[in-house]
Amino acid sequence: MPFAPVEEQLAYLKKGLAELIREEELRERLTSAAKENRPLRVKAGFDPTAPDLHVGHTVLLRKMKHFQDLGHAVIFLIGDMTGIIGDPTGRNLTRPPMTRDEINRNAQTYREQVFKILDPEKTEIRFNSQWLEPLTFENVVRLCSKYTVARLLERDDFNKRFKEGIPISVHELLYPLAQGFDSFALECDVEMGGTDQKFNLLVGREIQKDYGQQPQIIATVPILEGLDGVEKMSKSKGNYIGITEPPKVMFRKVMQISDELMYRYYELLTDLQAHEIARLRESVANGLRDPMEVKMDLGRRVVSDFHSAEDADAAADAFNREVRQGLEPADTETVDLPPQVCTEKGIRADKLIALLGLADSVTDATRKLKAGAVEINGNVQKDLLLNTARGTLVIRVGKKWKRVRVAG
RNA sequence: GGACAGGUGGGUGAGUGGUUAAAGCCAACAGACUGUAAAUCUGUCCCUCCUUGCGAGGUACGAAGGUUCGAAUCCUUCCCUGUCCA
Repeated sequence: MPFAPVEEQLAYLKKGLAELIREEELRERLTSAAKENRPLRVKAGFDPTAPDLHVGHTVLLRKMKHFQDLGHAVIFLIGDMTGIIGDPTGRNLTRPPMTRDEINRNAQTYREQVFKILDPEKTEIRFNSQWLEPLTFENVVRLCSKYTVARLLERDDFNKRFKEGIPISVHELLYPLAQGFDSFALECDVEMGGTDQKFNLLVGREIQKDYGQQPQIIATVPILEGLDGVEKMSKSKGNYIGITEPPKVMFRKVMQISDELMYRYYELLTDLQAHEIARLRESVANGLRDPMEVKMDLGRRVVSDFHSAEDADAAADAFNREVRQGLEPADTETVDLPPQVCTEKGIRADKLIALLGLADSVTDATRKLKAGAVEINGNVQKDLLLNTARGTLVIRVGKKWKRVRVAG
């Protein structure tokens, strides 16, 4: 298939990138690719331990898709070997090695998730254990000899930890080297990642050069802030929107972000052009548009991307009902009254709430009752004992609802 | 191998023998306010039990022992981390 003109491709690819190292090289590479009629090999690596993708990951996936749109080959690399090192960004030093089964399971989950965005026909899924596992100790030593400790310590994470006296284990230093070796093994033309990956990506260039390959071009995408608008989106921080989450949950999470943050989400999670987003911002500032409506539109777009337009509408309706009007959700779960909460004096509301999962523990349930956070059939329930129980109890604790069938 | 400094609740970080289940801050959860949020204010924030009380009991300050009427706080050993010296 013939490629689009180089400048056109370049413009398409550059949009929304945080950084491109180096543009001139990409231009040359695109030119020679067109001449040889071969697609560029574009890699991005993913951690095998976290197969639950969130919308933050999709910023990268969207960009990978753009390469596919232009006819290039995208390699979705699962770092099953580097995964045993763990991401040096955190403090967790070692992770237990994963079994082949777990890795395969996670890989399958990845497939289900990433193909919501990527084109399966144009995506190669690879595992880096394929070439890292057969390396002998000698190979590893040789690989290590190509880089110096001082240069590894230039990396921001390491540098900071080193200065602050937070432990760095030796194997963590191997992470960037291994990742660089991946680029060599896969003969990558381009490697993509978040801006926080810049260091690792650059190491790849050096390694490739040392092994006699043309250094890869590096394209980084901005890191999406989490729901709090401060920290980067991550599952462990709990400030994420998972791409497999139900429409309602997704929608609600979008509505939860600050008005300011929503423009950032528009920028990174939708195909809206920069000038369109600027216009939105302006009309909100002028009072022409209601910020909530604008945010609800964003919610619909996000839900539509991972579910469907119908799901998006339903989620918006549910939001109006449940959050704005505070009504009971249509899909409240109904359960039978657990017998162990019944006493001669009545039903123990505290135990019931804990058992239903509406509170973390019985103690927590007691606190919530006393705080007036519990509503049963529309009335605030402060007493631990519930004596008038008949029919169905509609219980609300904060945002959580549950219906309980009482026998007899 | 040696010297020194450390390891506290989800995160930070106080606390050096007794009103310390452990300050403050952050996060989280609830309530108020908001026709989304944010912001703000208030309360809560280890578990179990009931007679729901400023109740009773059980766990908890790297691990295991010990001293003591009483230990996160003192002692011993061990584990882990950092700094400096080799």
